[in-house]
Amino acid sequence: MTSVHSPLHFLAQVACDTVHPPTSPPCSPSPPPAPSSPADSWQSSASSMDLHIPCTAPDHILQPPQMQPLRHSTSSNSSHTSSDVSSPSPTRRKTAKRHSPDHLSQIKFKQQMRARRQMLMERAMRIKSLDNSPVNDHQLLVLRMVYDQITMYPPESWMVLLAIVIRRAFKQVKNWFSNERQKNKEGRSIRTQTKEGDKVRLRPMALQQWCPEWSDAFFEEVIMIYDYKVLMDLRLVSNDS
DNA sequence: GGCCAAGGATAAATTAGCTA
DNA sequence: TAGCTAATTTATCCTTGGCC
Repeated sequence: MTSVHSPLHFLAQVACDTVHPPTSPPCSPSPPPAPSSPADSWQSSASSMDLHIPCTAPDHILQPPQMQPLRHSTSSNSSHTSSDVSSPSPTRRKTAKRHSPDHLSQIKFKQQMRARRQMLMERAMRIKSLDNSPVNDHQLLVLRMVYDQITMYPPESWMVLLAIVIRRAFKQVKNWFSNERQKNKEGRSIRTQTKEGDKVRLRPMALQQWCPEWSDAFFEEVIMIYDYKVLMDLRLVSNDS
């Protein structure tokens, strides 16, 4: 099952260059950027690949988040709200520390990330696919590439992205990885952290050869480009036969 | 800092559905 | 009917947060 993913190193480099513009060293750790627009990055990646990619992303491709003020979440790890940064309450103003611009931008980045992930999760949850429906060739190739070459343990945010890109229910994507780990435990993983601070276990190849610091944006670039390539390959195969 | 409970993540086992 | 895959259930381990 390696025939189709051999060019992934190239694909990852394209994505890496997109996420980390050439002005800075590719994939080198840098201050957290504002989440890039997936639609924009789709176009920039496409132009780098010299492929006939439509100027506008397909409608299932992720849209930039609408930055609404966050509501107080019930989740324990989302204690910050937009009001924490921009307009501290009068009672807190006395004790509020003066944050450095870097710190403020990091807080803002985390807020945007949470809002974006929430939006993506809602989007993924709207995907309906038949219960017990087997993965099709296209979905299987993308899932297997991620499993074999990136990670056996994708964090929730990555599974959400995968679900949206391959148009399969989030729960089914989650189940697929669970079942795949039962069937195929080969290969080792390296524990690391994403740019967003998530603890992940990545394939050594993904970490050492492609990009030393993965992020949601980088993962999204990789699977979108690979997804497109798989679609093109499958279309060629069907035309030949 | 140590203890403990709660919740999450994961593996293992199991069931259900489909197909040759 | 056997084999495969998707989905569910259960048990275990680990992390996190609260309390002292």
